[in-house]
Amino acid sequence: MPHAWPDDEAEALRIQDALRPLVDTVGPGPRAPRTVAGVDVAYGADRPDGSTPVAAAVVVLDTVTLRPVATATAVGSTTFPYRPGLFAFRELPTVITALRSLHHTPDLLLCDGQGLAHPRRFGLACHLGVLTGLPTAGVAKNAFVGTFSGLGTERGEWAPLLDGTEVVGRALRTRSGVKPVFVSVGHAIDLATASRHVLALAPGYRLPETTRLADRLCRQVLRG
DNA sequence: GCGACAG
DNA sequence: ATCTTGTCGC
Repeated sequence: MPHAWPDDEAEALRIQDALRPLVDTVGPGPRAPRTVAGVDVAYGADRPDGSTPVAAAVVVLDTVTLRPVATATAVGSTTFPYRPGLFAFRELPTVITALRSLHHTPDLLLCDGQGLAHPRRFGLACHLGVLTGLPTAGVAKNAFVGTFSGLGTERGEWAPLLDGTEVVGRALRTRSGVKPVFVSVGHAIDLATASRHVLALAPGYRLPETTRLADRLCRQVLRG
């Protein structure tokens, strides 16, 4: 029942409304995860029939060595169009397929996109968390909702992402002098803990190693 | 009404 | 997301 994929926008909105109450925004989640997985999707050129080729990748990293210990991929196609706010319905079906073939359960899942920093507080990371039951967090390259101010320039500094008076996430500086990433809770973890893990996973580049490796892998799969 | 809008 | 090499700057 919960694993239904919508055919239209109205149905997608109803599914988000039904699943949103299932999100655990308290956590606290894994304090010292042994493994963290990155999830990403790549798209090919639209086909004549209107569908789009999709490749999903999951890369599990050892948090100490930051080296991959397991990977999983899946290929498929989407007919659901890209709509800000309904992003998950375009990506998750293929992601779920990839996760089913992953014979390793990571302590945390990091998604490319938002969690609670979403107009209806149910971004991609929340959706994936509810469907899998695993702790998840969103790491986005751009803010979707919310604003921040007074963010310091040094690595490790952060500012709350506010939507009105509500804290929906954090702008986190992973590299000094470089645009921050936007972290938000997905499921079964708290914001501070998620942010701490994201920073630790991004010792050298703006994006955490999890998403960098997942990004590289899904693009590679899309070709081969 | 107009523009903005995760990937 | 994707189309895409070299290049300007610290």
